[in-house]
Amino acid sequence: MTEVRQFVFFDFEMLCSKEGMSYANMESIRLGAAKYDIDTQKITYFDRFIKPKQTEPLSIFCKELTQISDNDIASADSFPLVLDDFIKWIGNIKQSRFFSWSSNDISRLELDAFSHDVPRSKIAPIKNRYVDFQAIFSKRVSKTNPSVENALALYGLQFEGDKHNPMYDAYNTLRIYLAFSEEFVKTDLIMLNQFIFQNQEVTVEDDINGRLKTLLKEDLQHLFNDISIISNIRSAKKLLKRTGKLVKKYENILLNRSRMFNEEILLYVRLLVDFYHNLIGSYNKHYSYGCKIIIFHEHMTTPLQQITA
DNA sequence: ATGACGATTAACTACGCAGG
DNA sequence: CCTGCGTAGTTAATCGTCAT
Repeated sequence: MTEVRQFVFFDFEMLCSKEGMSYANMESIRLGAAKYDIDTQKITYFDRFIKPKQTEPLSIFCKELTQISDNDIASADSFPLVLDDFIKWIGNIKQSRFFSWSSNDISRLELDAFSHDVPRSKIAPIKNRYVDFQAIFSKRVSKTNPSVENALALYGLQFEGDKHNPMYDAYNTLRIYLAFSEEFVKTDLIMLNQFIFQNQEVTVEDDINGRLKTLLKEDLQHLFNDISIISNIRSAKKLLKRTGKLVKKYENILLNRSRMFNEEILLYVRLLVDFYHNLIGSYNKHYSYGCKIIIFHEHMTTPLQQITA
């Protein structure tokens, strides 16, 4: 495994219209990117218009949204040329990680490469090192998919540069990434407020571990309320679903990025996750045997139930 | 075996929020 | 403006049970 030395954030602007357009026809018209060197922390930029196959003038809607003119793309290079320049600009692909905000952009890259007969091997190295950072961010921090602007706002940051300019979109996505991966306490606080505390915002000054413990106890109590050691397979499935939701709610605590969670809370969440996995195993076993009744072993339930006691 | 009844599932709808 | 995706709430179809 080669070492990762740089992060490449990229974004496409594409054809679009007020009347709507099938995704296949939304050819890319501009590619922007921001490259972050991990060692030097230096950022370099890429911004190129792309001439689409389709020669119709841009829709008013598209011009207003992207601030791109017919002339910009008429005088631009075609997709394969821009892609080549992009790859040249990237430099060492094997030492790069690629990110975009939503999976839209990687699909676009693949689709346009395909329609221009660019060999799969050319974009494969990018795809293999690519992650949808919006998906990561919503799983680990914000719960729902926010816009770039709203994700920045969670960290108290503002969008810099022009919106719908893909170079700036990419740059601002990078800024989210840097905040996400450097500001551990903020990241965990946002996560707590998004996933767990919802309307009653929490700050570092609060007794977070104490409040977590209370909430976790409540949730577990609720979970076990109508569950007995022996129950039918249906209510077991319900339990499975509800437990899964609880796991999603609390699992990011285990990352303990900020180190703000104490051993007790970490243990509780670990027990919850363990219970969930045991539950899945037990459920599948019973289900495959065609059992109508499921019996939970004590070693499965007692550790968690002791918390609520 | 049949039909009534409640429970459970799926399918559909509506909404909000992303993307261009 | 449109599409896409995920969630939540509703409805409709299906299933299981039980009494007849």
